[in-house]
Amino acid sequence: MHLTMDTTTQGRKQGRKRGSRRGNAAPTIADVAREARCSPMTVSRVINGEGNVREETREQVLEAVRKLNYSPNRAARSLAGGEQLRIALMFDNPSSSYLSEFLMGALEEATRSDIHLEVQSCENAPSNATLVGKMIEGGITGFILPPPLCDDQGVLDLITGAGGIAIAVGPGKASGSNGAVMIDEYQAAYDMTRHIINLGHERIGFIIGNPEQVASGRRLNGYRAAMEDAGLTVSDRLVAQGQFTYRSGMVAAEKLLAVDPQPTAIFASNDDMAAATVAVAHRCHLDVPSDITVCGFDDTDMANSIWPELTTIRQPIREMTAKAVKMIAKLARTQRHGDKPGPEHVMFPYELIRRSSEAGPSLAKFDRQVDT
Amino acid sequence: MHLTMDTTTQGRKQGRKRGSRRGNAAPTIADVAREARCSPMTVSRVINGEGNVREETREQVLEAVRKLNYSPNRAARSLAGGEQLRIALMFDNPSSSYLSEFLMGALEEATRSDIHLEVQSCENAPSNATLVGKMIEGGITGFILPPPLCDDQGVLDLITGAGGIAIAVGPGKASGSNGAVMIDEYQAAYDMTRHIINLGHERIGFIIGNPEQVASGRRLNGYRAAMEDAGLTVSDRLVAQGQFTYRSGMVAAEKLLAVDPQPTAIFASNDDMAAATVAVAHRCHLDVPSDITVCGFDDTDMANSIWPELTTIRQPIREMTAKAVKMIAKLARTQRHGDKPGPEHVMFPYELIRRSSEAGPSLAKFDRQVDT
DNA sequence: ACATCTTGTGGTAGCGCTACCATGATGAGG
DNA sequence: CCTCATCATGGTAGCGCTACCACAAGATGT
Repeated sequence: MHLTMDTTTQGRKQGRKRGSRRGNAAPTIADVAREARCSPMTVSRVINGEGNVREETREQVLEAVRKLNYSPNRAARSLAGGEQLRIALMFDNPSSSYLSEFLMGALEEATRSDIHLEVQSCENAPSNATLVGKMIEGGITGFILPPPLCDDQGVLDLITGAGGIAIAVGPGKASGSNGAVMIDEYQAAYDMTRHIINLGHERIGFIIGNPEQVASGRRLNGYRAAMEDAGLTVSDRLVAQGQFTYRSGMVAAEKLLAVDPQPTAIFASNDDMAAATVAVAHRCHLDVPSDITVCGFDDTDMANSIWPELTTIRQPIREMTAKAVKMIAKLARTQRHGDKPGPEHVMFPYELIRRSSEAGPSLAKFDRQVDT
Repeated sequence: MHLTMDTTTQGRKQGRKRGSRRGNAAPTIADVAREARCSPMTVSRVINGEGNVREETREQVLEAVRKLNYSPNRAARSLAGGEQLRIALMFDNPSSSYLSEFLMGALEEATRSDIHLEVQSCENAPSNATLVGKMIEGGITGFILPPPLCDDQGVLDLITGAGGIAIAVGPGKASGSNGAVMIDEYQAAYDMTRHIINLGHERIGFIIGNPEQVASGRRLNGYRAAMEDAGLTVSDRLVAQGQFTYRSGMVAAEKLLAVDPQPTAIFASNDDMAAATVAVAHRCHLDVPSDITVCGFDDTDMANSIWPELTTIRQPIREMTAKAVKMIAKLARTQRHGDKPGPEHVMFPYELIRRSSEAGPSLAKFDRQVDT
């Protein structure tokens, strides 16, 4: 015993060696406590937004935090706090341009909050049910689901049913049981259609997305409504079914361009199909945009890597994903404290990006139209 | 003194409260030590690959680790180890399909090793020098540089000069001063050219990539060598300059297709330019692949999202990036121990992916050739 | 022969934080 | 006036790991 105590004392005297390696030792919770004239515990409470702290004290602590530019050490926090928050990003068929934005957003927020991110592909899983079950057992707290998984109510229910937290990113429609971050697909499609109409077009073709994704229907409805509001009739022949793939876009575009009189603009439900439409138009010796305007949706990489670059709708995917991570973190914390708040649905702003695939209808077209 | 000991004992008795929340308490280093009949310290040494451990002891520890399925707690590690390893991914003009693979690889490895990843764009920085300087001051230990940054010897020297660790991913040529993970660009281009020759083609056009990237030259050389080795002459008219962009690929393809006799195959230095070539060919009413074979390089998203899907060269970007992260982690550790090992260069295998943009030269083409 | 390295190992403190109790101080109820 | 809750705060012990020494045992130098 005596021996033990002696060495202890020795250790105390040495101490503080590693911290001094860096010139600017990062402030710790103790530094803040000293500055705010209270105990580290109180600081911890303030930082973690717990109750039972006098308003005055809270102010002092926050003041000290600001002054010292303190930020909590994540490693220490998760070490002391028991388990680490783990979030899985589940993919079904990742479009890589979507994915990279998605990952950037998640990554940024996750590293900021010291959350362990896991990337999980569903592609070769026997069934989503067993996969999700195993993951929750394995300690995953939250799931982030991009399209098309975000529309799969079965998966969503599975997760929440098993005690997990699910956030859908970009679903067509918000579900009541889980959180979601999304844009107003209907309104975005409406705006794009309206934009094309404003350019002077009247025969505007539309290529529908994969019918299994809820967003496809909403985009179609937006197009329909804008056309009708402008007093333009929506001929069935001007609406072609696609699947969100390039290939399906080619087929749909061929169908639309065979219609007589030809549409002077085509609005595809995503960029891949819009790119395919451009390719088909070119093969028919139609110039884009002088002969035909082509617009897309999503603003993926495809939109500005082809030529002409596509006018399209941009979603703030990065911000949306970051928000999703934040939401899970918050929910997990409140859940751990016993509360059970309802799901949050956050709507993000979209943006109509004008590029070089759009123009007013050409005179030549008008002439041809008159001829017919 | 006695008091201290008493409370300690009390603490011990209570202990293990949080751990028990999860049914399967994760094994700690102490558990392993007990199993291996040695001290936690020795276990730590074995796990971190330090020297001064008897071979026999090491075996025992590893055995125990395996048996208990132990994996070190990252939070504890970084808390105890002083500073956290921080790695920056620097981008200049990220092609998103490349990026997503890149991020996935880095992310996986980083979360596995509890490394803090930071994504840093150079696009709107005043100068790379000041940016890098600030980042190293800010505590970034390692930098991962994808193309085109990986070829910028200035940036590389800047980082190593300031005491940082730089790993180039996919540079054209390995630099002596820093680590690199790469594929054999020359050999890959050689193989692809050889592959096209084996299909029966003789007039094979080539589109060069951005001349500022070293890889462009190596790919060109691979093409040249394969042509010459096959006894085919490389006409200057069959080689067009591109910039790695879709747009530049269109211009180059137009130039190549104007050559008489027309090439029966075009090998573009990346997929974007290959996609552009397909588009131009279609506009000229050439079918791909029956009239003309088009091959790309990189196997980005573009390669299999257009139609026909491109035959291309696939780099294991994900594995390469993961390796880069590992290399930095290892270097940082040895550096911290005072050693200064030389830079490591790892060559990864590439793969020639055959898709539907390739075929033997058509008879029609042969006829036309005979006519001339 | 003894001083001085080297090697393999163990002991302990403490990284920065939070969970859990203990403690005063206040107010409510008997 | 004395309980007994309720609040605001402090004290302390770890979370799991590594840095740093201590130390025994053998190898080496003079």
